[in-house]
Parts: sequence; C-alpha cells; structure tokens
Amino acid sequence: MSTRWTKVRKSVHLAKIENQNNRQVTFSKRRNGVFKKANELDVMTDSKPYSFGHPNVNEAIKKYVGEERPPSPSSPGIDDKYVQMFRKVNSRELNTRLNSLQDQLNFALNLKSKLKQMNKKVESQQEWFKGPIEKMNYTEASMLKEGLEDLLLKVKNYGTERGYGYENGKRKAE
Amino acid sequence: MSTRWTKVRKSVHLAKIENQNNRQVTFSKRRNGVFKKANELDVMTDSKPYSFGHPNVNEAIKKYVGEERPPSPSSPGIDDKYVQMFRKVNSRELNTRLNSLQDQLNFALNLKSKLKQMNKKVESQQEWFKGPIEKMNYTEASMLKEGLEDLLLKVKNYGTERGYGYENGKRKAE
DNA sequence: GGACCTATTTATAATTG
DNA sequence: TCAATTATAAATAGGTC
Repeated sequence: MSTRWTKVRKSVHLAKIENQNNRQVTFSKRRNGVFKKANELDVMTDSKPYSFGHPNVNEAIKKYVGEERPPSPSSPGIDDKYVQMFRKVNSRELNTRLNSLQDQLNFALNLKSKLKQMNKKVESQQEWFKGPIEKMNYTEASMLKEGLEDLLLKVKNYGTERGYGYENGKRKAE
Repeated sequence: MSTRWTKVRKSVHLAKIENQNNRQVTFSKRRNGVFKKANELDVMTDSKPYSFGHPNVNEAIKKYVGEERPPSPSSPGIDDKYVQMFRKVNSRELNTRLNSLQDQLNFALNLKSKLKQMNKKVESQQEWFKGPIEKMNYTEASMLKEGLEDLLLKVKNYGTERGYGYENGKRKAE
C-alpha cells in the first residue's frame, strides 16, 4: 500500500557500472534476460536440435553427454567419468559462481567430445588432415564450423535450463 | 497521419513460428535484439577484454588473428593463411548470409588457434596429457575453460561489430 | 544473496513504403 | 528484400523484504 519505491530507473548509458554492487546485480538480472531472449530466438526460429526437458542441471548434462557418445565396448566408462567430474565441480561451486563457471565448463566438456568425434571422422576418411591439429584447410574449417553450431546451440540451451524457461508456468506467456 | 497500422502485436507463445516469412523476419529482428543485449551486458558489467575498434569485419578478424600468435621464425605465414581463408569465404558469402556464417567461421578460426596454443602449453609442461585428445582430466578441462572464456568474449564482441553498437548516434541512450 | 514490486524504458509484431 | 512506424508486450532499475 505504502510507497515501496522511491527512485525510478533512468535510461541506460551503456557504460561500465562503477558501483560494484550495482554491477553485480545488473549482471545477474540482465544475464537472465539475455538467456531468455536467446532461448526465445532458438525456439521461435527453429534452431534448437536438442531439448533437455528437465531443469535440473546435472540431469541435463548427463543426458547430453550420454547422447553424445553411444556406449562402446572399447571405452565404456568415459561418459560417466565426465559426468562425475562435472558433478564434483558442480557441487563445489554451486552456490557461489554457479552461472558463469558451469556454462564455461559445460562448454568445454561438450567441445572436447565434439572435437574427438570430428577428429575421428576426418582421420578415417581421406588425407586432408594428416598431422595433429597443425594444418587446417577450408574443408576442415567447415566441418569444425558445423560442429560448433551444435555446441553453441547447446550452450544456449544449457543457459535456459537454469530457470529461464517457461516450465514453471510462471511466465507462461498467455 | 492516417492509420498506418491495423493489427497490434500479440503476446508471444514461445513456439516455432510456422510461417516461413515471419520466421525469417523475426529471426533477423530478434537476433539484433540479442546481440544488443549481450553487448550491453558486456559493457555495463565490464566483461570485455578486447575491443576491435573498427566496424569493418575483415580488419577486425585480421587484427585478432594477428594478435593471437606473434610471428615466429618457425611458422611464419600461418596467421596470414587463416586471414586469407577467411576473406575468401567472406567475399563469397558477404552479401547473402553474412551474419550467421561469419560468426560461426570466425569462432572456428579463433578456436583452432586457441586449441593449438593450449595444446602446445600442455605438452611442454608435464605429462598430464600424453595421448592425442583422448584423455582429459580436471586440470586440462580448467585450462580449456579459461581459453574458451576468451573465445566466447571475442565471439560476443564480433557480434557487436556489425552495427549493433551505439556508434551511429542512433540509439545513443539519452 | 534472492524473490518480489512498480514505473519506466526498451523491444518488437504487425504493417506500410 | 530492407527501413520506418507505432501500439503494445516485455525487460528492467531501483527499491522492499
């Protein structure tokens, strides 16, 4: 009832926020906004190949890592290894710097898997690519690009897993 | 003077836009919006280590690639090679699908350079990492994460180079 | 630190040129 | 296809709890 607000927002100046506290608050708020927008863009324009389906981060990662490499007799426990590694880091950082660190680490894990996959694909096809990661031609760059498109989408999706989606009926958009 | 609009936007349903034309239009518009938001977030919360300084794409890429690896006697022309490769693709796609393709390709090129750099760093230090890209431990994941933080920031910055910034005084924000 | 609140600014859907 | 317009939906700065 009473006036719960006093000052009203001013328009933004697009400059670094000097006050550290305000900067942190703005970062958290706007970061959510950016993720939400990115998610909306993905969904509405149909650039979303994967949909985790659960807001729980660990489950999402596990599902993703599990899907990335089907279990093979020669390397049985690799996926679980990454899941466990992720969880270890996850529980350590969860309450302090969950957002940025997990995004990056998730990205790194996905990247590693993707690179391995692409590496194998190239090696077993022709001889464009003989040495290690030393010589890259246009063909390989294109392949890498394609793989990265997936990764970028997954990173975006991962961001939406953390409560910016519309699962809770909270912002069900009509 | 006269009524130039008839229907007004309805609230968004967060679903794929079926009409292809509308989907394309929405993609273009919202993509700009996402870039703008991401740029604002970067600037306001001070997470922008690199600033190309020129809106010209090729110059920005050249500058970045050139900075990434100082010229060494053993591998003199590698950076130029990537710049030329990028330009070739660039000129071919420039007027049709500039936005998405260049973002991805730029990311791929930066990534390759970064990976090579990290690979060398790891090899010449200890023996965490003996095989190819087969075994990854927490330490290496952390290193990779750090490298990727740079890349992600650069990709964001690259997006802001294409006119979503505030250089034109068009949306000078007061 | 996060969840909620409100006035205001900002993004944008639908449309025209 | 691309830029401009304009009413409305959505994001958010500043605040409280």
